[in-house]
Amino acid sequence: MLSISAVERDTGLSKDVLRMWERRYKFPKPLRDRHGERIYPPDQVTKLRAIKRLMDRGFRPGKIIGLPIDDLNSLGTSYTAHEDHDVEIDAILALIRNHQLPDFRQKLNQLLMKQGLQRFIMETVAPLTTAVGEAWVRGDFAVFEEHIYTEQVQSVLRNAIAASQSHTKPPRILLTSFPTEQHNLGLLMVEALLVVDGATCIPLGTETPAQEILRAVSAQRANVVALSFSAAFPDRQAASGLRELRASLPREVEIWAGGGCIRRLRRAVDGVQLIKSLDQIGTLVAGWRTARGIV
Amino acid sequence: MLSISAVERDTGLSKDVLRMWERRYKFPKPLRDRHGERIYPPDQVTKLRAIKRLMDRGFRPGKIIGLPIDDLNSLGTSYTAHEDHDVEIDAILALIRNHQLPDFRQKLNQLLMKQGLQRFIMETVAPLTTAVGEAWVRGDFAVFEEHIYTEQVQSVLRNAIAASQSHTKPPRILLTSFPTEQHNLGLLMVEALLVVDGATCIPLGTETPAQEILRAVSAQRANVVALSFSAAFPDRQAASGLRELRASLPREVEIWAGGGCIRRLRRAVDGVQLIKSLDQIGTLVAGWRTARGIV
DNA sequence: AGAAGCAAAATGTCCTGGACAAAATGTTGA
DNA sequence: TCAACATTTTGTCCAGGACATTTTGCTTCT
Repeated sequence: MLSISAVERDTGLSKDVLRMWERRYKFPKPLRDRHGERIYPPDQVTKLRAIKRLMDRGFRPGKIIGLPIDDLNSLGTSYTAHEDHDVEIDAILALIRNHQLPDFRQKLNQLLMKQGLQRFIMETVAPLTTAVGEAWVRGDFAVFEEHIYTEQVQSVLRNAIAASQSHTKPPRILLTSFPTEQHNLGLLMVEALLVVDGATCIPLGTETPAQEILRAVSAQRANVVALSFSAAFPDRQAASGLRELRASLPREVEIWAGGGCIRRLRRAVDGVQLIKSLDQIGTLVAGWRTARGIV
Repeated sequence: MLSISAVERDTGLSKDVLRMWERRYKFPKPLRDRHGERIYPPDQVTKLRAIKRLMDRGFRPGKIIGLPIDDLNSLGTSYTAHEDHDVEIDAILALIRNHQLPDFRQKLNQLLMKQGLQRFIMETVAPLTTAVGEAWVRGDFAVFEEHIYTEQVQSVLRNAIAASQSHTKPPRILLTSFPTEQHNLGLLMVEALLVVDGATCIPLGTETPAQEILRAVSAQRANVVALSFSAAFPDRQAASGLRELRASLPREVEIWAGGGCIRRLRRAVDGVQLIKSLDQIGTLVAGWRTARGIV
């Protein structure tokens, strides 16, 4: 049984939205504790998570909020049933689910060696992370299992990055996310891809306030600010945050924005490069260099 | 000029708190746009940030909200005047302050090689992290500089950990923190020290709910749960959280708790090992093993 | 003096229900 | 086909009241 703020944390739906849905759609329908405050039973929270997940892919709440949980899940899976249902990916997921930690770590390192860092990111880490997110929403993955996954992948990626960054050239790229955006893996994947291209990365970790980004750009003489947004990040906050940042940053500093949230943005943001696929990163770096006559 | 949600993002103060302060303390006093919605001038946002920073350090809003911005800043600086200046530490801090990122990274690696992982943690990373925290409170360190510091140290530590964990023995130790406790470096330092002692670490990252800790313990067959608390964590929450966890965890699973918050706890918590200094970790591991006749 | 218990003050979170801004969708006309 | 406009859907903001929780200050007991 969770309080409204716990549900906000757990689902990413703001308190205002939770109350508004209750008013408009009659769901969720939390019980009340003895002080009249909302308390949400676990099954309703699960359904809320499923709804949020579908909304992150473009479904609209009014259309799906009335459906039973099973329909929501099948909607999610049918929607994502990629033609390339990778056997390899499933096998790796099973390692975590069966709690074979050393095997999992070894498998990751083995794939890294076999594929090289770039393909490892594109073909293994990215789809694996998506799969973990989906399994988590369906309830097939426990929170702690997702934590373990994140830690292990983080470890492998950070090692690979450190090993690859011997020689760096321009552009100098500042990597971070806006406040409330805590997902680190996306940032690490981008950093790895950039390091492969020989760019100079200045990772700031997650959740840097806009003003601090400005200060960091000038202190570190960055040429580019790269921002990561998970699918759970609210579109509007992303768009308005990017516009504000663009307005206050010198014109010659580029802004690159990527991640699940960006992928579903319809309209472009003026003066901001929206990255809809990890493929683009190499092209962007190359483009930046040729535009300035740098080899 | 920022909207209320932009200010929430930038300062970390919730909308409810912003409105409540306006009602109670007459600050902030945002203007209104033509729709009657609050818009905050930059100087008020700056002051809000200063207040938030002092609150994180233990000041209470009612006492400081009326002060002019200059007083707030000097309050921050006067609060921590330290004496025991380690020359080496200061020199390293200067590298970050002067934005010499490659030099800083190199210095860390050099010290790691010279001192070995264990002494590197105890004599370099721990005091450095404390110094950074203090400089940040004084305002001598920008938020983004602290972010850069954290990222770099994290990178070095994770590499060292990965390199050291070739073969591991019992005990199996689960590493994490309670929800709202986001500081990762403490956890990493502990993991590094444990790896040096050959223990098997299962890092869960930060912010694992109590129930998930239970599930993780049983899934991973952990012998010990190690929890980290930064100095900013409220004492009571720590104590009550530890008691609850102790009550719901099997007796044979030990709980070890450490960090700034634990260091100032007066009373012991029944059945919980309080770690007041990083020195103790080696002893604890050795003690666990001898008690069970493991070499 | 120090600890423990308790009352008062300070502070944050939650509530309701109305208003309306912003985005998405549908419709019409060129 | 596209653009302009109307309509519907959805989310955010507002006000001001209530009260839970935490901190502080006071009193009493050891």
